[in-house]
Amino acid sequence: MTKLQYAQIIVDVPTMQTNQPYTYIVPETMLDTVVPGMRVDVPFGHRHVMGFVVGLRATTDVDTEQLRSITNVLDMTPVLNAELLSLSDYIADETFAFRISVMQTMLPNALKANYERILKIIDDVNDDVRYRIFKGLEEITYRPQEIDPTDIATLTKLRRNHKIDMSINVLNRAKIKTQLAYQFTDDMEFLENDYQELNKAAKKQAELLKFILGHLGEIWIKKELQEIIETSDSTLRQGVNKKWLKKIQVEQLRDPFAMVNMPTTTALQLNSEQQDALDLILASADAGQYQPFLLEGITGSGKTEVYLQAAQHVFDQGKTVLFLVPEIALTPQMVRRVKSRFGAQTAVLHSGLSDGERYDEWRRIERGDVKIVVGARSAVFAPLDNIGLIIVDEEHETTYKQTDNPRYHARDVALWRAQYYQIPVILGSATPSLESRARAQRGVYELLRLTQRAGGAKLPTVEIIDMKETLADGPETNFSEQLRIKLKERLDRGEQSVLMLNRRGFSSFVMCRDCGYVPRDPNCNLAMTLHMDSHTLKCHYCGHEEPIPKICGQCGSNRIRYYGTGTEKIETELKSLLPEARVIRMDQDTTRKKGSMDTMLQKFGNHEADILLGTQMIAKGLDFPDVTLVGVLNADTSLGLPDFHASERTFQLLTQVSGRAGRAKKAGEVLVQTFNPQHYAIAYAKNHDYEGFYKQEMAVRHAGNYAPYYYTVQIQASHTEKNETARQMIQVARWLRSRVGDQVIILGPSPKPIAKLRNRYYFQIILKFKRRQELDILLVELQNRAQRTKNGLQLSIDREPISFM
DNA sequence: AGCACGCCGACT
DNA sequence: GTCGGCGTGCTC
Repeated sequence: MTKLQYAQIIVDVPTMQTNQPYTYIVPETMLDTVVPGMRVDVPFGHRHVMGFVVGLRATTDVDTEQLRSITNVLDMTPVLNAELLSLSDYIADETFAFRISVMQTMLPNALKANYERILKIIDDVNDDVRYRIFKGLEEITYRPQEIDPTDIATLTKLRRNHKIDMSINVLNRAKIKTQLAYQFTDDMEFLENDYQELNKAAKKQAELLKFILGHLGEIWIKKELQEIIETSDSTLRQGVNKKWLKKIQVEQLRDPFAMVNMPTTTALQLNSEQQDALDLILASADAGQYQPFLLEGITGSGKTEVYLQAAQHVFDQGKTVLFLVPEIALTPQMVRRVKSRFGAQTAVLHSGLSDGERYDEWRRIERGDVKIVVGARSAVFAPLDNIGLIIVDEEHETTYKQTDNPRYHARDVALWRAQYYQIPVILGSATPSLESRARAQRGVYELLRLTQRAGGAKLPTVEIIDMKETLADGPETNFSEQLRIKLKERLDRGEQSVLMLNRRGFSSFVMCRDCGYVPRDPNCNLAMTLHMDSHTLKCHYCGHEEPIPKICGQCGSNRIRYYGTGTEKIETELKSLLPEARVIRMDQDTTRKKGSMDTMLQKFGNHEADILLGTQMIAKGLDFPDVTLVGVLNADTSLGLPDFHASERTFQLLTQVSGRAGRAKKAGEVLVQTFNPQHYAIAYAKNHDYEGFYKQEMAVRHAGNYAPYYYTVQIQASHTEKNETARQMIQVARWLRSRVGDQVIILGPSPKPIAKLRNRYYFQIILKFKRRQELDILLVELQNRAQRTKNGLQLSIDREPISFM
């Protein structure tokens, strides 16, 4: 057989020009060890970098003169298996990202390379350099942050004159924690022989020997061994000398979940809807088919139980499960349920893990010690093989989309992996994304609906309060009379309330306080964003700009103004309205500290407060039986999002937060304060009518040429000079227009609302189109051109952006 | 990314 | 003359 002596390697240099495999010679000594998916240390130019082996070849087209050899192998086993390597390729293409960045993203931080720079004196240098900078040593590690800038200049000069040399070492950060253990020999004859000859006085040694005879060839951790047979260190040393056993280091896992004895639970009885859904999922699992299911179930309909029983079935087939949740911190109850059902075979990947702990969990998964992985977005790359089922809970959540490079969507990655393994995927939600629901309509996904609440609990009644009326005859307030009365009622009855201040889309816009009118731009019919710097309203899609109106375009009122309030202000107002109420305020400020959110929720759960006031972070997953009132202070802000998702986000938020009321026996009530009581997103939310909302919203999207009827791509660029950004983006738009037909809608360029950030000016172009392929080719070309022409423009492309701000 | 190469203005 | 500014291009 011809030896595969050439390795294709992706190097750790994230640029467009190096975004391709380089060929290296695999040295004779490594021929048996180097495997695709391993990290290696390779010379690249005048330094050393880390790289990933992505393939092995017997021949190469590259001029053999140019070829260099792999210096070092950094892993014993591949860190990326064939599946994940191929997935990295797909994601790189899909997100216009560098392959190396994707591979880094897929792995725990501990596997990122660290580079160590070594400075070495190779010729005469003066005493100041030799003794002060090099401290009398021949070589030192170079840490630019710790060295005076003038010294850096000196060193640079010395280097240029070849007085000193700098080399770069690739360091492997992944440190495996080990502990001392002993491996017993399995040579029974030898041991028995020694036993006979043992001095009668050596009681301890005899005891040890007997134990070893009972456990031939086994590995025992020193601490555990000493707990069972009380041997001293010196007895063990004797044993090692006599070759009965030998010292070894075994891997020790840092266990962040030394589990506080979790009660185990068993499967619950399913109702007929749940059973039907489960049966269909299991049928496709048994058939070994790729099949996405959209599980559309109202809040409290028992989606989780369906997930858990489907998972159990897959375990019984000897396969593993990947379970994605929007955010671990916001779904503690869900995680607890999984853990209490599946115990120690669960791995939970959450943001609170240190790099070391995350790496340990990653290895536990990779070694196959884990059957189910629960985690947020990045957990979609869990190194499970033999996956039998993937669950994406709350599939509509935008946290599944990464907002920086690589801008992957965990839901799409989940679908890709499911296709690879030919298995079912469950996308669960009470309010599916329009995109997913539409796919179910077209039969791409199979739609499963759960319409009844478990235990026969009733959905809460939702009442819409028209804030225009509240404000018509009183001072400006954030609390309608109805809400004040209901809050007082709960207080008197000793029940709890949740108040949500909707900060989604808090970016400023203007709204008429008399009729609820929000100025929209004439081209896109989207809410325009307020720019205080230029005193204008702008549309972020097409760049349309107009002065801030003095009077309302709809009713002529002069009470049209900036809209928005903070939680602190609300808290103050609440305290003056209900001085006796104990209030917990939860927002970005008060939950920034790790664990503070847990503490607050615990306090609320223990009835140490009457009212929980928070931003939309309180809308998810919380389940408090004594909460009988949910108040939404301002439903409108998310309607004012400068984004075609505005109605969808509003409907989802209202539905989700309503689900917080009346989770148990007590009936729940929801009050929604709004200036737009007639808006369909609010009206359908009131009636808990997802399907109704879906139909109307689809019509709106169709009329406006938006997703899911059209693909959307955002091209974002920045430059240090404002005019230069604008000028170049106009060129980009012109270039695109010249290359595509008129079926492609090109909007912009328009300045971003936060036009200046870190001394750069941002502009964006939005593309809407129906045929992906031709656009993809253009977009790749655009990115290449942007990189090649060194003009200071930084350009990035975002497919299906979740925000246009 | 990092670094060399190379072409221009201002200095020991 | 040469030192050093940074525009351009390459790394298997």
